[in-house]
Amino acid sequence: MVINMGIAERKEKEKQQMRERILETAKRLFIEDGFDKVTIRAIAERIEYSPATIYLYFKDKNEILLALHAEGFERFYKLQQIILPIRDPWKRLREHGRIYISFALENPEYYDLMFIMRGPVRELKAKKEWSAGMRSFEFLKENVKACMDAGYIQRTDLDVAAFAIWSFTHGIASLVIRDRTANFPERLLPEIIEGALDFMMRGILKKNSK
Amino acid sequence: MVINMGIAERKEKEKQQMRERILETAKRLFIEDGFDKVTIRAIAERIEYSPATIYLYFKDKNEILLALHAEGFERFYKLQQIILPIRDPWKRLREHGRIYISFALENPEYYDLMFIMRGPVRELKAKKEWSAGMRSFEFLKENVKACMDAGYIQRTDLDVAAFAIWSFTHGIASLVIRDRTANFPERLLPEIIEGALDFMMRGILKKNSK
Amino acid sequence: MVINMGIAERKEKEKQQMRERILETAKRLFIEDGFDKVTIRAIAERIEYSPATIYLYFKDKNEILLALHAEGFERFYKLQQIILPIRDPWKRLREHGRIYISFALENPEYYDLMFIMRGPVRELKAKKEWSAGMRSFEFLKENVKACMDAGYIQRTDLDVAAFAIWSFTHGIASLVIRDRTANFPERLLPEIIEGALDFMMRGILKKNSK
Amino acid sequence: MVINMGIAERKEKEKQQMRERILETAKRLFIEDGFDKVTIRAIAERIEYSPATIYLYFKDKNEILLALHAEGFERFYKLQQIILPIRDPWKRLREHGRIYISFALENPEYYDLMFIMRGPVRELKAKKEWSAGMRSFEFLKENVKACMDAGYIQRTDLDVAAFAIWSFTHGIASLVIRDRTANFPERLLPEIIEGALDFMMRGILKKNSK
DNA sequence: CATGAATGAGAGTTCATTCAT
DNA sequence: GATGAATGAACTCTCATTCAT
Repeated sequence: MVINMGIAERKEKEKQQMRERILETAKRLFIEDGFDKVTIRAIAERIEYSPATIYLYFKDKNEILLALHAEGFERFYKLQQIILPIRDPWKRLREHGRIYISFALENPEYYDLMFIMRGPVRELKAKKEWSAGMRSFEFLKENVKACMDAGYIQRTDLDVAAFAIWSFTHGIASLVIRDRTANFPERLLPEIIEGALDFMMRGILKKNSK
Repeated sequence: MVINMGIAERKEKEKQQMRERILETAKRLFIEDGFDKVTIRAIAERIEYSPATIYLYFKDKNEILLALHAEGFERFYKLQQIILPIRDPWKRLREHGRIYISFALENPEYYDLMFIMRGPVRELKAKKEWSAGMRSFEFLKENVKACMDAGYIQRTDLDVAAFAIWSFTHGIASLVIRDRTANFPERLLPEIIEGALDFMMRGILKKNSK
Repeated sequence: MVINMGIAERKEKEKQQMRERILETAKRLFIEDGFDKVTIRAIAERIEYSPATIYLYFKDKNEILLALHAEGFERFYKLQQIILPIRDPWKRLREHGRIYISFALENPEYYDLMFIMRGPVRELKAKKEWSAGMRSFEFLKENVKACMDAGYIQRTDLDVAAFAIWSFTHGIASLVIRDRTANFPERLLPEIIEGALDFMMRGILKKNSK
Repeated sequence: MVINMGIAERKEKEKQQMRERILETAKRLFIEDGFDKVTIRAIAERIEYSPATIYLYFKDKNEILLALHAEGFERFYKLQQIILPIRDPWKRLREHGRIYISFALENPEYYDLMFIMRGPVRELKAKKEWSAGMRSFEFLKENVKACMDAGYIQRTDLDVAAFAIWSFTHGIASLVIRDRTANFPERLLPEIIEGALDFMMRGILKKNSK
């Protein structure tokens, strides 16, 4: 019995590993060649398995996308935690903004899937998996609330303020990711982004604070 | 002669109308079912013509997308002009923001094509048609500059400030269009958007102005 | 009545002219861009009429091909007549060979249609229009017979000898036209052809003649 | 292990057989209905598979044509080797001619593809695959040279003489294959061909030899 | 006489998915 | 557990042809 459990566990672990290999590959294709190139065949080819094998680990293509989606949110959430140690709410919020954008730009494929792409999300809403996104939004709200409590931000409806901030960072991220920044020379882009972030955050800061 | 002219004119008009029906249908499919579902066949089916007929009005699928793209920017640019009469730069800028978002939300298909979609833009960049987008950005910069000159906005790098504002409005628009606002009850959305816009604009306003 | 006849005649002439314009255009397309490019649309475009108009002058595309075919044979036959004045049968035959090849190389599109292409011929056989080809073959036979009678060529079955000669010239023509002469540098081709013709004709010549 | 090898081998063999079925079918369509009718769909229909299946065995349509082409030249070359044992150059050359024509008439699909068809050859030339054809031509030249050395054929430029002979046999083959022999009753055709071959070969033979 | 408008048929090709082995 | 083999459904696009005007 114990032995069987051991075997079962190992099997389970192997299964999990295979799933991850598939996801990893899907993600890479996604990054490198764009969404259209994420075909079952292409994934299969890269991991040197047959297309049919993929279906042993995922019900269909959509499930792969969904899993990627979930994984993306997981990473995103974890990454955000690194701001927790920052005591000062205002500094924490600024860092929150920075980290949001850097996640987006360093993981454009995830970000795209999570916040831009159309396809997979439809069914998510039904399946309430959007809750993953919600959790992050709540996290932001807490941060904003702390800033209000500490007098850094003018008291406003919390949802409104958080949505505004989110919109702003998302705006930057999605313009860059979807390549609408041709106006600027590429090499200047980082400092323009940095500057824009500063510009907005400074604005949010309450007039007479500090 | 006059009669012939009349006929020719009518024919021309009918041709134009057909083009627009096609574009309209493409737009609708686009927003309803996503880019992938914008197929020649689907368009043809909806307007109850054969696929081959489409090709009498457009060279190929890409031309349809390009036409939509161009038309979108045209409308967008024209719409923006209505803020010109507003004298006060600050009020003008606020209105600019409002109008930007309302264009996006009222013409989500166009907006998506213009500022979010990936596909068709690639070739556009090469073809300098992105200049249409540039023109609008320049327009925004002028507006921002006027605000700085009038002391409404802290003097900052113009590109940076304009990019920040654009990012913000684009962020709102694209979150809504790509359906990432499930956190909020749909009926509250308009006032949340309005509130967020206010919140940000108030922020941008120079501390000691007014 | 007389007047009507005049009008009818003129109409007929105009109709004929239009047919020829179409044929001419078809031929040109044929030469310039190859068989595949001979589409009704392409023809129509070049003569600046609508595709539908073509059908007022020809029943269908095949009829155009057939007409071209006939025209080709007509020209071919006429061209061959220029050897008639040559008295000496042997010299006449040699010239026959030369003229055959030069027709082929100077009118490759016709030649191809007449002697190589597959498509249009099927129905020709049924319609006995191949008689045009036959007539030319008979002409060759007469020439060969004269050579035999004059002792230039060993007496053999006339059909056999004529077929052999025809095969030879056709072989050269079709290898060149269908581009199987890559072995030879292009500039040498003319003299190789000339040489081959000489080589074969000299061969045919009866051993002890002259 | 042995068993697996057996299975692998069998699979490989089956795969090869399928490829050959496809090629065979393509060939047949080709000769029966002409090049235009060689469509992926038509092939699929005949072998009672779906069009998509074809693509499991060939990258695209062109690859099928290329494979046929290559196979054709391979067979052709091999077939020609059977004249090698013939010692006497003249007899060898005669046999060469006979074998050329019989290859053409027994494998009209291959012959057409190799020496008549227009389409696929274009790209071949670039890819040097025409070298296969060249090899055969060189083989002929050797044969002709031997005949000259042995005094059977008047000394002439080797290229010229070989080209002449090739043209002749090709002429016969292509007239027959492309169905321009309606002048003759079908049943007499074989002996006419045989006769023509004799007629020409006898001609080539040097006057005072033997 | 001429044609604008339309289309059915059909081409090559790709993909997610299934299923017997 | 893995897969080779197969396919239905789709895609974009082209062409010869028709017909009402």
